[in-house]
Amino acid sequence: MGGVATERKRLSPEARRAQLLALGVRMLATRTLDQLSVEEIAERAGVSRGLLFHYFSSKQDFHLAVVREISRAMLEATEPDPTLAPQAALRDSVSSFVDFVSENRDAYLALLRGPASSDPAMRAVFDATRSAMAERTLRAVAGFGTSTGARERLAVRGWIAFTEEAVVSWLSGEELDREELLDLVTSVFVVLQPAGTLS
Amino acid sequence: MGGVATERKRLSPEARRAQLLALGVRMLATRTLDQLSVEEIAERAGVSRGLLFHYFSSKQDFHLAVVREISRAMLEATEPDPTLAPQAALRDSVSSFVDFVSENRDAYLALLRGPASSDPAMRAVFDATRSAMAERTLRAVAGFGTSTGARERLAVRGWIAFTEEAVVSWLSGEELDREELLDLVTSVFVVLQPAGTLS
DNA sequence: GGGCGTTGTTGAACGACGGTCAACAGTTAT
DNA sequence: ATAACTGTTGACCGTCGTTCAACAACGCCC
Repeated sequence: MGGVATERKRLSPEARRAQLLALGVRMLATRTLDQLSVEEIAERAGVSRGLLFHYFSSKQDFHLAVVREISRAMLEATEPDPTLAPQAALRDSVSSFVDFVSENRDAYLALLRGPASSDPAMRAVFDATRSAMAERTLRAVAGFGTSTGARERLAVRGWIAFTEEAVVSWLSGEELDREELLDLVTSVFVVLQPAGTLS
Repeated sequence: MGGVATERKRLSPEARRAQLLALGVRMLATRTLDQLSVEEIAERAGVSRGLLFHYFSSKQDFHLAVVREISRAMLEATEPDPTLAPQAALRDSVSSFVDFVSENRDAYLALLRGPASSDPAMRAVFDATRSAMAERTLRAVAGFGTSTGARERLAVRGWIAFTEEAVVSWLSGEELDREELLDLVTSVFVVLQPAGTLS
Protein backbone atom coordinates (compact mmCIF):
# COMPACT_ATOMS: atom_id res chain seq x y z
CA MET A 1 0.00 0.00 0.00
CA GLY A 2 2.90 2.30 -0.64
CA GLY A 3 2.89 5.42 -2.71
CA VAL A 4 5.19 4.18 -5.43
CA ALA A 5 4.10 2.37 -8.53
CA THR A 6 3.95 -1.35 -7.97
CA GLU A 7 2.86 -3.28 -11.05
CA ARG A 8 0.51 -2.41 -13.82
CA LYS A 9 -2.75 -3.94 -12.85
CA ARG A 10 -6.23 -3.55 -14.14
CA LEU A 11 -8.66 -2.52 -11.39
CA SER A 12 -12.39 -2.14 -11.25
CA PRO A 13 -13.61 1.42 -11.74
CA GLU A 14 -14.79 1.70 -8.13
CA ALA A 15 -11.49 0.46 -6.76
CA ARG A 16 -9.43 2.79 -8.95
CA ARG A 17 -11.57 5.76 -8.14
CA ALA A 18 -11.42 5.01 -4.43
CA GLN A 19 -7.67 4.53 -4.61
CA LEU A 20 -7.14 7.86 -6.33
CA LEU A 21 -9.43 9.65 -3.91
CA ALA A 22 -7.80 8.16 -0.82
CA LEU A 23 -4.40 9.00 -2.24
CA GLY A 24 -5.50 12.57 -2.82
CA VAL A 25 -6.74 12.95 0.75
CA ARG A 26 -3.54 11.47 2.12
CA MET A 27 -1.35 13.75 0.03
CA LEU A 28 -2.90 16.83 1.60
CA ALA A 29 -0.61 16.22 4.55
CA THR A 30 2.29 17.63 2.57
CA ARG A 31 0.69 19.68 -0.17
CA THR A 32 -2.23 22.08 -0.24
CA LEU A 33 -5.23 21.41 -2.41
CA ASP A 34 -3.97 23.68 -5.17
CA GLN A 35 -0.71 21.79 -5.25
CA LEU A 36 -2.34 18.42 -5.82
CA SER A 37 -1.01 18.03 -9.34
CA VAL A 38 -2.40 15.46 -11.69
CA GLU A 39 1.14 14.47 -12.47
CA GLU A 40 2.08 13.55 -8.92
CA ILE A 41 -1.19 11.80 -8.18
CA ALA A 42 -0.74 9.63 -11.24
CA GLU A 43 2.89 8.95 -10.46
CA ARG A 44 2.18 7.88 -6.89
CA ALA A 45 -0.74 5.74 -7.96
CA GLY A 46 1.44 4.12 -10.59
CA VAL A 47 -0.86 5.05 -13.45
CA SER A 48 -0.69 7.42 -16.37
CA ARG A 49 -1.86 10.99 -16.20
CA GLY A 50 -4.52 10.26 -18.74
CA LEU A 51 -6.23 7.74 -16.53
CA LEU A 52 -7.12 10.31 -13.94
CA PHE A 53 -9.15 12.12 -16.53
CA HIS A 54 -11.04 8.95 -17.20
CA TYR A 55 -12.37 9.00 -13.65
CA PHE A 56 -12.57 12.73 -13.05
CA SER A 57 -13.55 15.17 -15.75
CA SER A 58 -10.95 17.73 -14.72
CA LYS A 59 -8.44 18.58 -12.05
CA GLN A 60 -11.05 20.74 -10.34
CA ASP A 61 -13.50 17.89 -10.43
CA PHE A 62 -10.92 15.73 -8.71
CA HIS A 63 -10.29 18.36 -6.06
CA LEU A 64 -14.00 18.62 -5.54
CA ALA A 65 -14.32 14.88 -5.01
CA VAL A 66 -11.48 14.95 -2.50
CA VAL A 67 -13.07 17.76 -0.54
CA ARG A 68 -16.46 16.04 -0.61
CA GLU A 69 -14.87 12.94 0.82
CA ILE A 70 -13.33 14.91 3.67
CA SER A 71 -16.62 16.64 4.36
CA ARG A 72 -18.42 13.32 4.44
CA ALA A 73 -15.89 11.80 6.82
CA MET A 74 -16.03 14.80 9.15
CA LEU A 75 -19.82 14.91 9.30
CA GLU A 76 -19.92 11.19 9.94
CA ALA A 77 -17.35 11.39 12.70
CA THR A 78 -19.12 14.22 14.50
CA GLU A 79 -22.72 13.04 14.23
CA PRO A 80 -24.43 13.96 17.52
CA ASP A 81 -25.66 11.11 19.65
CA PRO A 82 -29.48 11.37 19.66
CA THR A 83 -29.77 9.37 22.85
CA LEU A 84 -27.97 12.02 24.87
CA ALA A 85 -29.53 15.05 26.51
CA PRO A 86 -29.11 18.29 24.52
CA GLN A 87 -26.23 19.72 26.50
CA ALA A 88 -24.43 16.39 26.61
CA ALA A 89 -25.03 15.78 22.90
CA LEU A 90 -23.57 19.17 22.05
CA ARG A 91 -20.47 18.64 24.12
CA ASP A 92 -20.03 15.14 22.78
CA SER A 93 -20.26 16.32 19.19
CA VAL A 94 -17.78 19.13 19.77
CA SER A 95 -15.51 16.64 21.44
CA SER A 96 -15.63 14.40 18.38
CA PHE A 97 -14.96 17.43 16.24
CA VAL A 98 -11.83 18.25 18.20
CA ASP A 99 -10.68 14.68 17.75
CA PHE A 100 -11.35 14.68 14.03
CA VAL A 101 -9.52 17.92 13.41
CA SER A 102 -6.65 16.77 15.60
CA GLU A 103 -6.24 13.58 13.65
CA ASN A 104 -6.85 15.06 10.20
CA ARG A 105 -5.55 18.53 10.55
CA ASP A 106 -4.24 18.96 7.04
CA ALA A 107 -7.19 17.40 5.31
CA TYR A 108 -9.63 19.45 7.34
CA LEU A 109 -7.78 22.66 6.66
CA ALA A 110 -8.04 21.82 2.97
CA LEU A 111 -11.79 21.71 3.37
CA LEU A 112 -11.82 24.89 5.40
CA ARG A 113 -9.62 26.87 3.04
CA GLY A 114 -10.19 25.04 -0.18
CA PRO A 115 -13.04 27.28 -1.31
CA ALA A 116 -10.47 29.90 -2.18
CA SER A 117 -9.96 27.90 -5.28
CA SER A 118 -11.56 29.02 -8.44
CA ASP A 119 -14.61 26.80 -8.53
CA PRO A 120 -17.94 27.96 -7.10
CA ALA A 121 -18.83 24.29 -6.70
CA MET A 122 -16.02 24.06 -4.19
CA ARG A 123 -17.48 26.89 -2.22
CA ALA A 124 -20.81 25.10 -2.35
CA VAL A 125 -19.32 22.09 -0.60
CA PHE A 126 -17.90 24.33 2.06
CA ASP A 127 -21.25 26.05 2.57
CA ALA A 128 -23.16 22.78 2.55
CA THR A 129 -20.86 21.42 5.23
CA ARG A 130 -21.38 24.39 7.49
CA SER A 131 -25.10 24.28 6.87
CA ALA A 132 -25.22 20.59 7.69
CA MET A 133 -23.40 21.21 10.94
CA ALA A 134 -25.64 24.12 11.76
CA GLU A 135 -28.94 22.37 11.07
CA ARG A 136 -27.86 19.26 12.84
CA THR A 137 -26.73 21.22 15.85
CA LEU A 138 -29.98 23.10 15.99
CA ARG A 139 -31.91 19.86 15.83
CA ALA A 140 -29.80 18.12 18.45
CA VAL A 141 -30.15 20.89 20.97
CA ALA A 142 -33.76 21.67 20.23
CA GLY A 143 -34.35 21.15 23.91
CA PHE A 144 -32.76 24.50 24.50
CA GLY A 145 -35.92 26.01 23.12
CA THR A 146 -34.14 27.36 20.08
CA SER A 147 -36.36 28.85 17.47
CA THR A 148 -35.23 29.01 13.87
CA GLY A 149 -35.37 32.73 13.29
CA ALA A 150 -32.85 34.62 11.19
CA ARG A 151 -30.91 35.70 14.25
CA GLU A 152 -30.53 32.14 15.45
CA ARG A 153 -29.41 30.84 12.10
CA LEU A 154 -26.79 33.55 11.87
CA ALA A 155 -25.73 32.88 15.43
CA VAL A 156 -25.28 29.17 14.80
CA ARG A 157 -23.24 29.72 11.65
CA GLY A 158 -21.11 32.19 13.55
CA TRP A 159 -20.71 29.73 16.37
CA ILE A 160 -19.46 27.09 13.96
CA ALA A 161 -16.87 29.50 12.60
CA PHE A 162 -15.96 30.30 16.19
CA THR A 163 -15.55 26.62 16.94
CA GLU A 164 -13.44 25.93 13.86
CA GLU A 165 -11.14 28.83 14.56
CA ALA A 166 -10.86 27.99 18.25
CA VAL A 167 -10.01 24.36 17.61
CA VAL A 168 -7.53 25.06 14.83
CA SER A 169 -5.93 27.81 16.84
CA TRP A 170 -5.83 25.61 19.93
CA LEU A 171 -4.06 22.87 17.99
CA SER A 172 -1.14 25.10 17.19
CA GLY A 173 -0.51 26.07 20.77
CA GLU A 174 -2.36 23.85 23.19
CA GLU A 175 -2.05 26.30 26.01
CA LEU A 176 -5.42 25.21 27.35
CA ASP A 177 -6.26 21.68 28.23
CA ARG A 178 -8.92 19.87 26.26
CA GLU A 179 -11.67 20.28 28.83
CA GLU A 180 -11.20 24.02 29.00
CA LEU A 181 -11.50 24.22 25.23
CA LEU A 182 -14.74 22.23 25.28
CA ASP A 183 -16.04 24.43 28.08
CA LEU A 184 -15.30 27.55 26.10
CA VAL A 185 -16.91 26.35 22.89
CA THR A 186 -20.04 24.87 24.43
CA SER A 187 -20.60 27.74 26.81
CA VAL A 188 -20.54 30.20 23.94
CA PHE A 189 -23.26 28.21 22.23
CA VAL A 190 -25.47 28.18 25.29
CA VAL A 191 -25.09 31.90 25.68
CA LEU A 192 -26.07 32.54 22.08
CA GLN A 193 -29.58 31.33 22.65
CA PRO A 194 -32.15 34.10 23.06
CA ALA A 195 -32.40 35.31 26.60
CA GLY A 196 -35.15 33.58 28.52
CA THR A 197 -34.97 30.25 26.73
CA LEU A 198 -32.17 28.95 28.87
CA SER A 199 -32.55 27.04 32.05
CA MET B 1 -8.86 54.87 -16.04
CA GLY B 2 -10.16 51.99 -18.07
CA GLY B 3 -8.86 48.51 -18.09
CA VAL B 4 -7.67 48.47 -21.66
CA ALA B 5 -4.22 49.35 -22.84
CA THR B 6 -3.91 53.01 -23.65
CA GLU B 7 -0.44 53.95 -24.89
CA ARG B 8 2.95 52.63 -24.09
CA LYS B 9 4.35 54.95 -21.49
CA ARG B 10 7.27 54.77 -19.16
CA LEU B 11 6.24 55.11 -15.54
CA SER B 12 8.15 55.42 -12.31
CA PRO B 13 8.57 52.14 -10.45
CA GLU B 14 6.26 53.21 -7.64
CA ALA B 15 3.53 54.28 -10.04
CA ARG B 16 3.71 51.06 -12.07
CA ARG B 17 3.72 48.90 -8.99
CA ALA B 18 0.79 50.78 -7.52
CA GLN B 19 -1.09 50.56 -10.81
CA LEU B 20 -0.62 46.80 -11.04
CA LEU B 21 -1.60 46.30 -7.41
CA ALA B 22 -4.72 48.40 -7.68
CA LEU B 23 -5.65 46.60 -10.86
CA GLY B 24 -5.19 43.26 -9.12
CA VAL B 25 -7.44 44.28 -6.24
CA ARG B 26 -10.09 45.56 -8.62
CA MET B 27 -10.06 42.40 -10.69
CA LEU B 28 -11.00 40.31 -7.67
CA ALA B 29 -14.55 41.45 -8.25
CA THR B 30 -14.86 39.00 -11.13
CA ARG B 31 -12.11 36.46 -10.54
CA THR B 32 -10.82 34.69 -7.47
CA LEU B 33 -7.26 35.14 -6.35
CA ASP B 34 -6.13 31.94 -8.05
CA GLN B 35 -7.59 33.13 -11.29
CA LEU B 36 -5.62 36.35 -11.32
CA SER B 37 -3.47 35.38 -14.29
CA VAL B 38 -0.33 37.24 -15.14
CA GLU B 39 -1.51 37.32 -18.71
CA GLU B 40 -4.73 39.18 -18.01
CA ILE B 41 -3.17 41.57 -15.54
CA ALA B 42 -0.57 42.53 -18.09
CA GLU B 43 -3.11 42.84 -20.87
CA ARG B 44 -5.39 45.09 -18.86
CA ALA B 45 -2.51 47.20 -17.70
CA GLY B 46 -1.31 47.53 -21.26
CA VAL B 47 2.12 46.11 -20.54
CA SER B 48 3.95 42.93 -21.38
CA ARG B 49 3.80 39.81 -19.24
CA GLY B 50 7.48 40.11 -18.54
CA LEU B 51 7.13 43.48 -16.85
CA LEU B 52 5.10 42.08 -14.02
CA PHE B 53 8.03 39.91 -13.08
CA HIS B 54 10.19 42.97 -12.87
CA TYR B 55 8.04 44.26 -10.03
CA PHE B 56 7.00 41.00 -8.40
CA SER B 57 9.30 38.03 -8.19
CA SER B 58 6.55 35.54 -9.01
CA LYS B 59 2.82 35.20 -9.45
CA GLN B 60 2.52 34.16 -5.82
CA ASP B 61 4.49 37.19 -4.76
CA PHE B 62 2.05 39.34 -6.68
CA HIS B 63 -0.92 37.64 -5.05
CA LEU B 64 0.71 38.16 -1.70
CA ALA B 65 1.13 41.85 -2.37
CA VAL B 66 -2.52 42.15 -3.39
CA VAL B 67 -3.68 40.42 -0.23
CA ARG B 68 -1.41 42.56 1.92
CA GLU B 69 -2.91 45.65 0.36
CA ILE B 70 -6.43 44.47 1.18
CA SER B 71 -5.43 43.62 4.73
CA ARG B 72 -3.87 47.03 5.16
CA ALA B 73 -6.96 48.78 3.84
CA MET B 74 -9.27 46.75 6.06
CA LEU B 75 -7.27 47.34 9.24
CA GLU B 76 -7.07 51.03 8.44
CA ALA B 77 -10.81 51.29 7.84
CA THR B 78 -11.73 49.53 11.06
CA GLU B 79 -9.26 51.14 13.44
CA PRO B 80 -11.09 51.60 16.77
CA ASP B 81 -11.60 55.14 17.95
CA PRO B 82 -9.49 55.54 21.12
CA THR B 83 -11.55 58.45 22.30
CA LEU B 84 -14.66 56.31 22.72
CA ALA B 85 -15.61 54.26 25.74
CA PRO B 86 -14.81 50.53 25.43
CA GLN B 87 -18.29 49.36 24.55
CA ALA B 88 -18.83 52.18 22.10
CA ALA B 89 -15.39 51.68 20.53
CA LEU B 90 -16.13 48.02 20.01
CA ARG B 91 -19.44 48.66 18.37
CA ASP B 92 -18.02 51.42 16.25
CA SER B 93 -15.21 49.22 15.01
CA VAL B 94 -17.57 46.36 14.18
CA SER B 95 -19.78 48.82 12.39
CA SER B 96 -16.87 49.99 10.27
CA PHE B 97 -16.03 46.38 9.59
CA VAL B 98 -19.53 45.69 8.31
CA ASP B 99 -19.21 48.70 6.04
CA PHE B 100 -15.85 47.64 4.72
CA VAL B 101 -16.94 44.11 3.95
CA SER B 102 -20.13 45.41 2.37
CA GLU B 103 -18.24 47.70 0.07
CA ASN B 104 -15.38 45.35 -0.72
CA ARG B 105 -17.01 41.98 -0.51
CA ASP B 106 -15.00 40.25 -3.21
CA ALA B 107 -11.66 41.65 -2.17
CA TYR B 108 -12.28 40.79 1.46
CA LEU B 109 -13.32 37.27 0.62
CA ALA B 110 -10.07 36.92 -1.27
CA LEU B 111 -8.24 37.78 1.93
CA LEU B 112 -10.42 35.46 3.96
CA ARG B 113 -10.11 32.50 1.65
CA GLY B 114 -6.88 33.28 -0.12
CA PRO B 115 -4.72 31.33 2.33
CA ALA B 116 -5.92 28.15 0.70
CA SER B 117 -3.33 28.94 -1.88
CA SER B 118 -0.05 27.15 -1.80
CA ASP B 119 2.08 29.71 -0.11
CA PRO B 120 2.64 29.64 3.66
CA ALA B 121 3.44 33.33 3.40
CA MET B 122 -0.16 33.88 2.31
CA ARG B 123 -1.38 32.11 5.40
CA ALA B 124 0.94 34.30 7.43
CA VAL B 125 -0.81 37.42 6.14
CA PHE B 126 -4.15 35.94 7.04
CA ASP B 127 -2.95 35.06 10.55
CA ALA B 128 -1.29 38.40 11.02
CA THR B 129 -4.51 40.15 10.08
CA ARG B 130 -6.55 38.20 12.58
CA SER B 131 -3.90 38.72 15.24
CA ALA B 132 -3.87 42.44 14.57
CA MET B 133 -7.63 42.61 14.91
CA ALA B 134 -7.50 40.53 18.07
CA GLU B 135 -4.78 42.49 19.81
CA ARG B 136 -6.30 45.77 18.84
CA THR B 137 -9.70 44.71 20.07
CA LEU B 138 -8.27 43.55 23.35
CA ARG B 139 -6.48 46.86 23.79
CA ALA B 140 -9.49 48.92 22.86
CA VAL B 141 -11.81 47.22 25.28
CA ALA B 142 -9.28 46.86 28.06
CA GLY B 143 -11.81 48.61 30.24
CA PHE B 144 -13.78 45.39 30.32
CA GLY B 145 -11.12 44.05 32.64
CA THR B 146 -9.91 41.56 30.09
CA SER B 147 -6.79 39.74 31.03
CA THR B 148 -4.57 38.23 28.36
CA GLY B 149 -4.65 34.59 29.36
CA ALA B 150 -4.74 31.73 26.88
CA ARG B 151 -8.49 31.36 27.19
CA GLU B 152 -9.05 35.01 26.38
CA ARG B 153 -6.77 34.98 23.38
CA LEU B 154 -8.53 31.94 22.01
CA ALA B 155 -11.89 33.49 22.72
CA VAL B 156 -11.02 36.69 20.89
CA ARG B 157 -9.73 34.84 17.83
CA GLY B 158 -12.87 32.77 17.85
CA TRP B 159 -14.96 35.86 18.15
CA ILE B 160 -13.28 37.38 15.11
CA ALA B 161 -14.07 34.26 13.11
CA PHE B 162 -17.62 34.49 14.43
CA THR B 163 -17.83 38.09 13.31
CA GLU B 164 -16.43 37.42 9.86
CA GLU B 165 -18.79 34.54 9.26
CA ALA B 166 -21.78 36.43 10.63
CA VAL B 167 -21.12 39.49 8.48
CA VAL B 168 -20.41 37.55 5.30
CA SER B 169 -23.42 35.34 5.89
CA TRP B 170 -25.59 38.34 6.67
CA LEU B 171 -24.56 40.02 3.42
CA SER B 172 -25.97 37.19 1.35
CA GLY B 173 -29.37 37.30 2.95
CA GLU B 174 -29.91 40.46 4.95
CA GLU B 175 -32.76 39.02 6.91
CA LEU B 176 -31.73 40.99 9.94
CA ASP B 177 -31.33 44.72 9.95
CA ARG B 178 -27.94 46.22 10.52
CA GLU B 179 -28.53 47.12 14.14
CA GLU B 180 -29.56 43.61 15.04
CA LEU B 181 -26.39 42.28 13.45
CA LEU B 182 -24.27 44.70 15.46
CA ASP B 183 -26.15 43.74 18.60
CA LEU B 184 -25.50 40.08 18.01
CA VAL B 185 -21.80 40.46 17.31
CA THR B 186 -21.03 42.85 20.12
CA SER B 187 -23.11 41.02 22.69
CA VAL B 188 -21.23 37.81 21.98
CA PHE B 189 -18.00 39.60 22.68
CA VAL B 190 -19.20 40.94 25.97
CA VAL B 191 -20.36 37.54 27.04
CA LEU B 192 -17.01 35.97 26.22
CA GLN B 193 -15.29 37.90 28.95
CA PRO B 194 -14.59 35.89 32.10
CA ALA B 195 -17.51 35.92 34.48
CA GLY B 196 -17.21 38.64 37.06
CA THR B 197 -15.32 41.14 34.98
CA LEU B 198 -18.43 42.54 33.36
CA SER B 199 -20.41 45.43 34.65
C1' DG C 1 20.21 70.29 -29.22
C1' DG C 2 22.61 66.07 -29.94
C1' DG C 3 25.00 62.20 -28.03
C1' DC C 4 25.15 59.09 -23.86
C1' DG C 5 24.06 56.51 -19.84
C1' DT C 6 20.44 54.84 -17.02
C1' DT C 7 16.65 51.94 -16.60
C1' DG C 8 11.77 50.92 -17.57
C1' DT C 9 10.10 47.74 -20.97
C1' DT C 10 9.64 44.28 -24.48
C1' DG C 11 8.95 39.86 -26.85
C1' DA C 12 10.79 35.57 -28.05
C1' DA C 13 11.78 31.30 -25.99
C1' DC C 14 11.38 27.60 -22.51
C1' DG C 15 9.42 24.35 -19.18
C1' DA C 16 5.67 22.65 -16.54
C1' DC C 17 1.29 21.10 -16.48
C1' DG C 18 -3.78 20.39 -17.51
C1' DG C 19 -6.38 18.13 -20.92
C1' DT C 20 -7.43 15.04 -25.39
C1' DC C 21 -7.64 10.93 -27.97
C1' DA C 22 -6.73 7.03 -30.82
C1' DA C 23 -4.30 2.91 -30.07
C1' DC C 24 -3.13 -0.81 -26.84
C1' DA C 25 -3.61 -4.69 -23.59
C1' DG C 26 -5.67 -7.23 -19.56
C1' DT C 27 -9.82 -9.73 -18.54
C1' DT C 28 -13.67 -12.67 -19.32
C1' DA C 29 -16.95 -15.46 -21.91
C1' DT C 30 -17.76 -18.69 -25.31
C1' DA D 1 -7.91 -20.04 -28.58
C1' DT D 2 -10.49 -16.28 -30.19
C1' DA D 3 -13.12 -12.28 -29.80
C1' DA D 4 -15.41 -8.61 -27.54
C1' DC D 5 -15.29 -5.39 -23.87
C1' DT D 6 -13.10 -1.91 -21.41
C1' DG D 7 -9.39 -0.28 -18.30
C1' DT D 8 -5.18 1.91 -19.56
C1' DT D 9 -1.57 4.08 -22.06
C1' DG D 10 1.54 7.53 -24.12
C1' DA D 11 2.15 10.82 -27.45
C1' DC D 12 0.39 15.26 -28.59
C1' DC D 13 -1.52 20.08 -27.94
C1' DG D 14 -2.53 24.66 -25.80
C1' DT D 15 -2.06 27.61 -22.01
C1' DC D 16 0.50 30.00 -18.80
C1' DG D 17 4.20 31.17 -15.48
C1' DT D 18 9.00 32.47 -15.86
C1' DT D 19 13.54 33.95 -17.88
C1' DC D 20 16.61 36.96 -20.27
C1' DA D 21 19.10 39.44 -23.70
C1' DA D 22 17.96 43.25 -26.47
C1' DC D 23 15.45 47.62 -27.01
C1' DA D 24 13.95 52.30 -26.39
C1' DA D 25 12.24 56.26 -23.58
C1' DC D 26 13.81 59.69 -20.50
C1' DG D 27 17.21 62.75 -18.14
C1' DC D 28 21.79 64.69 -18.20
C1' DC D 29 25.87 66.93 -19.78
C1' DC D 30 28.49 69.45 -23.01
